[in-house]
Amino acid sequence: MSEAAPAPEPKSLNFLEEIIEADLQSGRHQGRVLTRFPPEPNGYLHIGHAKSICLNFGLGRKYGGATNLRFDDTNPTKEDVEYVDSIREDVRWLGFDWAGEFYASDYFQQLYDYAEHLIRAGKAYVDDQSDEEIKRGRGNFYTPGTASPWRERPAAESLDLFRRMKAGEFRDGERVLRAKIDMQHPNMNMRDPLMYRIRHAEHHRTGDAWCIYPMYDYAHGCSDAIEGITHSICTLEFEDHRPLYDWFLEQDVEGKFFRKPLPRQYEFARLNLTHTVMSKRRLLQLVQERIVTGWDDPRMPTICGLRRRGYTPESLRAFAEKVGVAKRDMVADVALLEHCIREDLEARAPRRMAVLRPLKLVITNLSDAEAFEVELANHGERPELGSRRVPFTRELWIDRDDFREEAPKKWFRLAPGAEVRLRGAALVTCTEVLKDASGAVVELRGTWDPASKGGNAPDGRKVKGTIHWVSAAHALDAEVRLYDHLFLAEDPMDVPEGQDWHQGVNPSSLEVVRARVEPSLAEAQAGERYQFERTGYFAVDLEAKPGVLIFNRTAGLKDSWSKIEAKA
RNA sequence: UGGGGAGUGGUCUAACGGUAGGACAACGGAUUCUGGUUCCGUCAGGUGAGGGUUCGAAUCCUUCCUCCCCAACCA
Repeated sequence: MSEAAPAPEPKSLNFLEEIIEADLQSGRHQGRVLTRFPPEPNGYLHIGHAKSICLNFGLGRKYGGATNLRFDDTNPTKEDVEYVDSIREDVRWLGFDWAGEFYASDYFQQLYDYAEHLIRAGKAYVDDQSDEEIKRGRGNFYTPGTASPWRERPAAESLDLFRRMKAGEFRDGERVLRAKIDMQHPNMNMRDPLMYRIRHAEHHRTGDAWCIYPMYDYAHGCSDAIEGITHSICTLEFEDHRPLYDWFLEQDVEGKFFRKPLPRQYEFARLNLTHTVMSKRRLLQLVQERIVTGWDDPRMPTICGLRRRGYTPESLRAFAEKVGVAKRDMVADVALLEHCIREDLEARAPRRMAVLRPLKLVITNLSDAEAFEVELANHGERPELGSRRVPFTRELWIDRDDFREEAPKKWFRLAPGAEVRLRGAALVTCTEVLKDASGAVVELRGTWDPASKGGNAPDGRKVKGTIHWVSAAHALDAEVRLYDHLFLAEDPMDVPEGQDWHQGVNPSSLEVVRARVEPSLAEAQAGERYQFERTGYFAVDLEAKPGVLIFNRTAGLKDSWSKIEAKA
């Protein structure tokens, strides 16, 4: 033991880690930790799922255990293989590997067998009531439920009926299998919940092998137990399903179906993000109503949307780590997410120059013959990332945002008579402003100081402003998609009386500009990420192809000038 | 009129009876050929409220308040 080493930071544990460590201490699961990520394959994963994925896989990894990917496919009418493929891809992209890939449907036979066992034990019965009657019989929060007339029917009769349900003798909705628990239970979930319903529907994996399908509450806990899951982690809304989760497993009194110790369910607060919606239903509406272009629209909080936007798996994992895990309802600030991607890309994204809103600047005292190339580092602080050569010529594009006809206070950029540095190239003074008939600025003229070639003034004069530029003759056209929050309000659901959340959509959540970018970007490949100096981080969109450059703004750089100006 | 949860700075999150800490945001300042980055600094008079126990309470007890979830043959 080295006593010289400083005491290791006692990294605090979240409540789940505390539970697991306590279980490890007590040897409850013989030192095993097995978690699972259990998506229903009925939609695309979003950043809330990413939190759950990082949590479950993170815990498995941290404690030397593992994590299963289990598709909760108990409802054939809503699920599809299309989704299982995308879910697999997203989990893998996030950087996780699952120990086993399972499906609740893998256990249909075992689930069925256990159901028969429960019927024989008098713990379940076939109910012939309609869904309306069942609903009525369940009572409500304030009044206890009443027993179904079929509740006390002999086990043999239920068994026969259940088998005939399985055999396909009845129509959808004609009968159900119910757990016999307690119709007066204060927890509605315990008032004889449904275990099976009839659905003559094609299942994406089992085809037409089954026409009865188990309900979530029955299937989920049993699946956990079958796989030997130790810690079954879900979100808060399942908290009052826990007694039912336990009930189903505890009915296996002789331990013939599940190995002990049984898994336990724990609940944490789901992720919410400011300026966006997260529910599958609302996300689907955004897609269907064409408010966004699809599930992978870069404005969507879906994993595929964030990926297309340019987010890295590392940044999403860092985000999940930073928001933490607890039991109080939470809304994370999207600024934290943006911080995470900036932090990641600041370190790794090669730098480039791109003029988003081009304005011509002609250097009147630079002849074509005097044009030159400058060598620019791909990353100021990381020389190992190399450099590239950029042509500097008489006619340049600069950003309109970098010119002001009337310079406000503290304005370091271009203005009539002002001198700025063109990054890495030269010092230039604006000498003339050309306008069209309407008075709009259409071109700038200026002169350069040949002694400043490379960007530094030989006399040591200070030039505070540095702007980016692109040689007009060499510039490449690019479509640049400037994304912003999808919703203006922090909480899109907090709308004034008489309005609905659709009206809160940010009308400028997407602005498309025709940009001019430096020639080194010619071969940019879909998925690559760059920092466009002074503007932001951009990723090449998946629709880009040779000769067609499309960039998505992942996140803007922090902009302290806009703050200075806002205050003035 | 039921049941289940939760309340710590603008936002997340720690503190497990012993000086309320961190991150993000915000705000100053230094450095800078990105108004970026980096660095340094400021920012809670107190943990929903009241009462109690204790030498000492965010942590224990108690009363109250507020918020969230639950009455699909969805998950």
